[in-house]
Amino acid sequence: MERDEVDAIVEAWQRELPDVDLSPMQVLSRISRLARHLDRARKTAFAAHDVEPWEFDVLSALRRSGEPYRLSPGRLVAETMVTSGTMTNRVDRLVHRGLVERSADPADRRGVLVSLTEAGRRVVDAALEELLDHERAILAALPPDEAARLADTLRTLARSV
Amino acid sequence: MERDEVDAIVEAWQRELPDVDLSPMQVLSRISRLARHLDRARKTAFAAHDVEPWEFDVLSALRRSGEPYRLSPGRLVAETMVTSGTMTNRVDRLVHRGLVERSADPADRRGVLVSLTEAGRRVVDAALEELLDHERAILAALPPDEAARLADTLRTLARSV
DNA sequence: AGCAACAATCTCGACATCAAGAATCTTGAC
DNA sequence: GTCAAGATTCTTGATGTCGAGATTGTTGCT
Repeated sequence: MERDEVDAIVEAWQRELPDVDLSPMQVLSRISRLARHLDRARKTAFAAHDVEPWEFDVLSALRRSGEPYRLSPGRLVAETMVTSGTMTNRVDRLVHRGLVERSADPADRRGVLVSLTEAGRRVVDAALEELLDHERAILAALPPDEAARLADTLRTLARSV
Repeated sequence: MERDEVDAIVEAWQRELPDVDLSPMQVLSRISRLARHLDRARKTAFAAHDVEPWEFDVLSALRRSGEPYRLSPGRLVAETMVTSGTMTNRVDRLVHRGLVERSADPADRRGVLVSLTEAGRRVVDAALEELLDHERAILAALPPDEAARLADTLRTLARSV
């Protein structure tokens, strides 16, 4: 098994702190660093369709919610793990690009509903396909049963955080 | 096995796009979301020692490089995956807090060397211990052999990105 | 009805990051 | 030795995020 960035980091720490158990880093630092690399790959994949990752996050939450592709800002906040201030800003910019629309919630006058436009739907579908193609290429490094096992282990870990 | 956030997302997509293979998400979305949760946990762990995650990133690169705890900005950029402009700003703020010092590189007049102060060393050592404690608690959800296997699989994946 | 607690969204200022380019210095080819 | 190409660090302006609080509306209690 070939060494990677994290092996080098852990070895360096071990040299400095021989008595400390650094094994958690082997898993958790690797997840963090991998995620950063995946962010970059995602950005590259989306660039082909002129979409920013933050745009995809919002559009995809709307898209997978199904017809009529309409959610409240609060719901979008929950789906995308950002704050409400950020979501206001994101929706503003997506409206400006014509990918979503804002409308009043008929059932709650405090409320707003954000819905995908036809252009937004086209963009998000194309971007998703591109993303999945790139992701499949990355995962080709793993035999299918190992990928499935990895998913299971990560699920267990996710519930522990 | 209990469902998590990602299972819900993949199910939603499957409802919308029954013919698309979404299995890559089971691994890669889970890694990304897990990483975001880990970032928050890290932030909480460091708060006890009045350290921000970005501060720890820089201080720990210096610390694990060993005596005399001194690296160039360029080297710090490579270790921490940020741009040079970001590193200039980070070092400025760490100097201001008294955790690192800047000095001229005697061998290259373009160059600068950043070194840990005694205060910086105390802070980073305490923060590391706290971080590892938290990380061990998270990983307690996994049997040791499964954690080791996870680390191996992630290493393979990292080389594929 | 009136009021207090709660909820949903937006506003605003501070902050950290990035990308591109400027300023300075080094190196190697001639 | 000179000069062009490259390396190193810093500067600057734009961007996106967060956190706290303001605004507006709802709900339940009396």
